[in-house]
Amino acid sequence: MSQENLAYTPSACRPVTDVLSLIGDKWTVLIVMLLADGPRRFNELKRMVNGISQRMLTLTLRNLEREGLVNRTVFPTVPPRVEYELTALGKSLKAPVAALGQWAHANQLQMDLARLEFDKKAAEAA
Amino acid sequence: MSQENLAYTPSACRPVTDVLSLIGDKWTVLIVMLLADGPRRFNELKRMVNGISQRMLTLTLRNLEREGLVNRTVFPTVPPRVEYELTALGKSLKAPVAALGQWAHANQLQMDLARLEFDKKAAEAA
DNA sequence: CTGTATCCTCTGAGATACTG
DNA sequence: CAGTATCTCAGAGGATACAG
Repeated sequence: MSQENLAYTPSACRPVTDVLSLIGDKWTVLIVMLLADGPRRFNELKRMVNGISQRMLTLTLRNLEREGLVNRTVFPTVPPRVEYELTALGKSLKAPVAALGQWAHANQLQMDLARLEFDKKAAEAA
Repeated sequence: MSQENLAYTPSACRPVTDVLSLIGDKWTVLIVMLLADGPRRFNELKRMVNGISQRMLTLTLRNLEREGLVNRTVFPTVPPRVEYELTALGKSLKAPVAALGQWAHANQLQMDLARLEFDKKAAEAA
């Protein structure tokens, strides 16, 4: 990416902003990481992600499918069976997300301490 | 925000969601990238980020400061002058974010096409 | 089992006005 | 200049019920 100041206005930074608004929601990254191990069925995912509502799982999956990150396969059996799996594009997202994960893991403690310190000072000021 | 309610949280995944809830908002990444070049004053940032409100810039900067990614320095002059700059921790975030940015840039077209295709089929079905 | 359809709540975020 | 204080609104996300 360019280092020029003007390059980072919202319009010029649209790709990054777009991607962040895609994966920056509450569940998307979690689903992508779960699918990284292989195809999963709808309720299988629902059980794995404790706390997600049926609605949000559907919406998250639909959105990923829409962006071409996930393939949805319906098996016309009774009862119906639907499998979700990452596309090649979806799999390629694993690397940068993992990089972010490593950063997060490595610096979590520092951020926790900074937050405690900040809140402590804020409390003292009040 | 914490994700303590997750039943299944692979080690590579939990920190990511945490960090995404930090940087996944509308302006944070933009500000971090702007500060990557060096310290900036409040209104300087405001001018650079076209479209941000005073309130959101304040909130974004406060949050970054709270997490230890940004240092805030007040110069007791008249008129007041406040400079923001990345901490070492903040600077270390540049690399993984840039990785994500490169991925976004590299795959934007694919995602656009996938979206068009998806919407086209949805329209046909309706 | 895999979804849709509603309804409802709460938060993110813009606009505006005021202050040291 | 660098913020705070309110007000407001749209949309994200949860709960629940229904459907193929």
